[in-house]
Parts: sequence; C-alpha cells; structure tokens
Amino acid sequence: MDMTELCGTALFRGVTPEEAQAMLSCLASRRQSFAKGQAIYRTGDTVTALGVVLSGRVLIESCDLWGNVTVLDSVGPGQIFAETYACTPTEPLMVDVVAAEPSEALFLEVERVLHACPNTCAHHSRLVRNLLTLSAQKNLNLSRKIFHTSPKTIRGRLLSYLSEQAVRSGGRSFTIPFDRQQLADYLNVERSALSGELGRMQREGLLRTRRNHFELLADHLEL
Amino acid sequence: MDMTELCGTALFRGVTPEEAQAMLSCLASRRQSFAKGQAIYRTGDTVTALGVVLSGRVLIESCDLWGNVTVLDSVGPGQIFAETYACTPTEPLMVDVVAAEPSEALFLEVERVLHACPNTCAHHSRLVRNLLTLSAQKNLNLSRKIFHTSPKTIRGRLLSYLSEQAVRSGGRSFTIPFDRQQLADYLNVERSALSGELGRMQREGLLRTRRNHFELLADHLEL
DNA sequence: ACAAGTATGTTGTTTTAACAACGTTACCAG
DNA sequence: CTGGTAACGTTGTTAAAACAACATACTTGT
Repeated sequence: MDMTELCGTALFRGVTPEEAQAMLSCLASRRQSFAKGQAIYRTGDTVTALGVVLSGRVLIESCDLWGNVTVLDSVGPGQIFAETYACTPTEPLMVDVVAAEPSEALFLEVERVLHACPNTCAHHSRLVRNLLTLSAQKNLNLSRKIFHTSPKTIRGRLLSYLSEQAVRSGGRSFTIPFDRQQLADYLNVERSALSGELGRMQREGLLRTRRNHFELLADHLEL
Repeated sequence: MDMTELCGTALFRGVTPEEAQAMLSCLASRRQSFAKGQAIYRTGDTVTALGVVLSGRVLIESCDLWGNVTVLDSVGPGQIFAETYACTPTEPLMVDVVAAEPSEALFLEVERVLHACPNTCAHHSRLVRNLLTLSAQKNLNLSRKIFHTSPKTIRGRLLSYLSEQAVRSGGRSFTIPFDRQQLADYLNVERSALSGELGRMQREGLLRTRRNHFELLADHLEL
C-alpha cells in the first residue's frame, strides 16, 4: 500500500500523499508483516500504538478461560485496530488480535498523533478528527454485535444479523465476511446448531444460502 | 452543576470555568430537564448533539421487536451519551436513551466542537482530545458487556461480571449499580433464572449477596 | 485426478435456560 | 400499623441450545 492508497483510508482522509509521507516519520510509525494465525497483540498486553491494516485481514477475538473463542470484529485493509486501547494506554487488552491471513500492518503511536509536533501540526488535528470518527464507527460495530446477540434464539440472532446485512448491501442477496464457524462465534452460538437452524430456515422458505452467500426470500421482509 | 463542576468532568477536563462559560454559547449548547422514565432520544432518531448528564442518571437501552429490554449502559452525572451517533450523524439510533430518575442534561453540537471557531479555537482541540478518550472508554464498556455475555451459562456470566466488579473495587466486597432486573438485562438472562443461580452460588459458598451488595468468598478467586 | 484437509450439514442425547406461576420480603404512604 | 406495591426468590414445566459423533461436500496442492 503506497502513500496514495494510504490517503484513501479513513484515518488519512484529507491528507495529501506528500503530507502523509512527512507525517509517518514524525508519528514514529513502523511496518510489520504477520503470517496467517500469527498473534499481533495478546490479551493482557498494554499498547500505545494503533494499527492500520495495509494488506490481509486481522480478527479481534476474545478467548475465555475454557477456550471458547468469540470473534468481536474483522478488520480489513485500510481499517484500524487497537486504537481503543492505544487511546487508554493504562487498560490492558481484553482481546487477542490475530492475522486471519498473511497480513501487513502499520503502527502509529497515538501519543504522537494527539500532541502536535513542530512541523506538521495542521495535519495532526485532521488525523485526530478522523480518529474520532473511526472510534465512533467502531463503537457502532460493537453495538451492532450486542444487538445481534441479544435475541435469545439462534433464529432471532440470524434474522437480526442477516437483516442488517441485507439493508447494508441494499438488497436481499449478499455475501457475508464470515464462514460458518466465524458467524457462530460472532453470534455466540454453536456452529452445528447454527447450521441446523439455517437448514430449517431454508426448508421453511425464509432464505437460501450457499457458503457465505445469502438470499433472503420475500414475504418475510419489507426492505 | 456550575462551571467549576462542569470543568471537573471528563469532557471538559483541562478547561477553566471562564473558558467553559465562553465555549458553551459558542458550542450552541442547551440544557433540558427530564422526568423519571422520560425518553431523551428514541430508536430511529438521527442526532447531531451529544449529551452531558448534569444530574440524575440515564440508561441506554435496546428494545427488540418483542419488547425485551437490554440495558447497554448506565450514564451518571458528568458522563456523556449519544456522542457516538453525534459523531456519525447519518446513522440512526439503534437504542433508546431514557432518564432512570429525574435528570438534567446539557446538549452540545458535535459539529461545533469539531470545527474550530474564530474565538475559542485553542479549547476546541482540548475538547476533541477529551472526546476521543471518552469514546475509547465507552468502547471498552461495550467490549466489557460483550465479554460478560460471552459465557454460555448464567453462572459464567455472573462470575465474569462480578470478578470485574471486584477487581474494579479493589476488594471482594462491593456494590453494583444495578438491581436484579437491570443486571439480568445487562447479562442477557432471565431475572428469575439469575436469582436462582445466585441462590445456588450462595449455597455453594461462592459468594454472599444482599440487594445490590456482593461479597465474593475466597478459595474460588485469586485477586 | 487424487488424496488430504477443511468446511459444512445431520442426528440424537444431555444440559441449560426460558417461562409461568406463585410465595416472600422489604418498603412506602396513609 | 396496615394495606399496597415493587423487588426478590422459589418451583416445576417446557423449549432450546450445547454437545458429541458422524456424514457429506468442497478446496487445495501435487
């Protein structure tokens, strides 16, 4: 990902490639590559740098004492992660950040972003504003997960999640960014029970699905 | 709440009372009172102003299609609410904000906070930084709720929640800010089932509780 | 094309929580 | 102190999901 692409990301929106280049050194940034499955940050770590995914995909996961994994979020190229903890540096991570595939990330020290430095002050404030917007959006993502896991039944959770995906895609046919196991983790249910419920819903004519593609069938929705 | 108290809040930290007074008009602020149970914002609203609780307490709730209520957060004096939606003004609210008791709130237009105005620019940037910190903290609160509702059993959720409260209070004896119904909503379980599990845990000697006071008994924890 | 590995679907059993209904306690106002 | 009300606890029944074990389908590298 070059400077032009970087400036197309939400965090650097409004910054020119030249300015971005100048800022990177000022912000004490560093790049790092990760293999599939490799841990980027671990539960208990305290961090001061936020991450920008340059390529690949990283998952934010919570692993409880008994080994059950909950996927909290899925972060792709141009998106950021760990900014919450980097903005509250005393809080230890309650999550693991792992590469879902071979990935590269850019790390920025939040302290350097928040406090103006002599040369590029003007752009810092832009970055802070972008960061605020992103934090608010991540906030909404967490709210949505809470929303989708509030129904007590698997069907209720599926309908909540799939309805939102349909609205988001603007149609009844869409592809989700999870495989069955990840979706089950996201919705906090058993994978096999999820499979069973999806089968039942297909037999009842509510939807059709193949792999991670879904089609919600009418009669049951007003979109 | 006067200017001195206001400047003691997280949002206005680092601002002097005189500066705060000057900013309020600049920020197009307004105050409003609410009766117990009164709606402050409703699901589906689009909002541009964040709220500061001046007195009382407001609850962030999600109410699904079948009327089940989930308490997402509880916001007290000096704390803010709706800042997430105010920072992403196109997103309609997925929650209700209601006064848990007679309350007063101050509303600030986020646009005015984010974009410097001629006279008080210096303090705007301070406010934006504070806002970012608060957004990150609210983020962590949502993460914690997700964390506490990840265990599949009621006991698991209780232990997760109560352990955190114990750590937070620095001891095995503490008071929680929820009654039974609110705790059940927060943990996404039935109130009566929660009661039953608490009774069982007491009989097993894991804890003692009376109303909203809890004492975790040793042997089961290392704090 | 094949084999190995991974993802998904199916079935039956066990565990757990939801639910409904009711009893008990604490609290408040008259 | 008493009647009313709201919070809390208890019980038994029912519905649902977890779990385990297995079958099938898809994908990938060679």
